Amino acid sequence: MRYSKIPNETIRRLPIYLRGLAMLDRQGLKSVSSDKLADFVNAPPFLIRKDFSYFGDFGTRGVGYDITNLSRQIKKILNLDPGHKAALVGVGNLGSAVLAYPGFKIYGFEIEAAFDNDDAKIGKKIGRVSVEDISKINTLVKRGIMMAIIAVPEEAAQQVADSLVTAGVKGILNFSPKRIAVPKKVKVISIDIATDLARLPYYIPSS
Amino acid sequence: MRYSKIPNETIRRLPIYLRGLAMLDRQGLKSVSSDKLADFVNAPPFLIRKDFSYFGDFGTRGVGYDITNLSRQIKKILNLDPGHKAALVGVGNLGSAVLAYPGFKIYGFEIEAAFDNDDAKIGKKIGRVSVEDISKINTLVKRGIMMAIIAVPEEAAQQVADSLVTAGVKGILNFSPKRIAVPKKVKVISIDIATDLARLPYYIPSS
DNA sequence: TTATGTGAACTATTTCACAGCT
DNA sequence: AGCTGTGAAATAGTTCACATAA
Repeated sequence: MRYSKIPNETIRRLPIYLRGLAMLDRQGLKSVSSDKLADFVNAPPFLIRKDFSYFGDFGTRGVGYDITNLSRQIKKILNLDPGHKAALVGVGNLGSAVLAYPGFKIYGFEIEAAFDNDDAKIGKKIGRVSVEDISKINTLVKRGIMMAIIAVPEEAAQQVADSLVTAGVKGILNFSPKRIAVPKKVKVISIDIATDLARLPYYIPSS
Repeated sequence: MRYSKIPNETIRRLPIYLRGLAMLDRQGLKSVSSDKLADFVNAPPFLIRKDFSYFGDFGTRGVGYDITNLSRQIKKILNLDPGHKAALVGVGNLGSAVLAYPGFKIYGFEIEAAFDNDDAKIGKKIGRVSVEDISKINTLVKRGIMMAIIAVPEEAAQQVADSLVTAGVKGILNFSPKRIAVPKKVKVISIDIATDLARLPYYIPSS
């Protein structure tokens, strides 16, 4: 670590780089230049190089970056230990989509538990996990699960967040459009598909 | 428009402000101060004021912002005409979640069409829309639909994007983890839930 | 009083250009 | 020759403090 401060934007891009590297790896490549990687991640080459330079010298001048090594380094930076576990709360359409989402694999984590409050869903097996009653959330940390995904209706989001915090969860990915309040030590990342769609018309000429 | 250049970040926040205003409106309030609104949107009061100031004087000193008027102004800025229409491509779990998502309403658009390539789904009515064969995408612009949401598997994303561009769609919200290539005049906003989840461990101490 | 609107200072991030390895 | 790594310059975005208006 050669710089004291790493931009948040750099951290935001690292998973995207990792995804690009996974694609290149699947194509059988061993190493890649920042120019080539740029085509896959929508960031200019010098930004890619700068981003990596915050953490060390990962490349070889005249050659590029070794894909396997670079991937490993990024995973280490992001704290993506193999077998990182996450839980899902809310097994509706969105939750089911999350459970079925193939994109998590390359980041080395698995959704290990799913919760819902609907008796019709509890006990059902979806993919590898069985849906548990939402009251079982307090067993999470005991099971080594520190992250959770909230995919419940807006009205229930805060209550679920409270349960997760009480259970000791340290990070939350929130899909509900409601801002949820948590203690500062808990990190929340929110995604609201509607707010993203809502700025699209701004960029569309006239209409 | 008093400033020549409006920050992209400001545009990104406008839909969030709109959402906060909708909540306050539901609570029956008529006007709101930047301090109060700040509690709802996770942005500091002075940033809220600065953001609005790029577009005009929307508030009243000593009083605050009229909720109805401010909402209307933001919608105008974002080009959210009432009855803005969007199409959905891919009616799997994720697509179904999008169709059922209640959060679009406040932005004044509706999902007016849905497409899939699965015969078992085509013809089915989900909510207000009937699923159409994906080959019907070329009718979109004729029907006044300029925006589309891609919720298909990664492998199909680029092909769907090509069809949408050919059909004349001007904005795309892309849920697949694949970067899609489109002409510059078409705006793409991408959401990959895995990349967001992947940076959560970075912010979680030790573990 | 109260709360907006904003220039100026500050901080963060991106871009450039090129020195330095392999 | 090719491609990384990085200071320095440029740009973008945030924060502050306060003049200004209701």
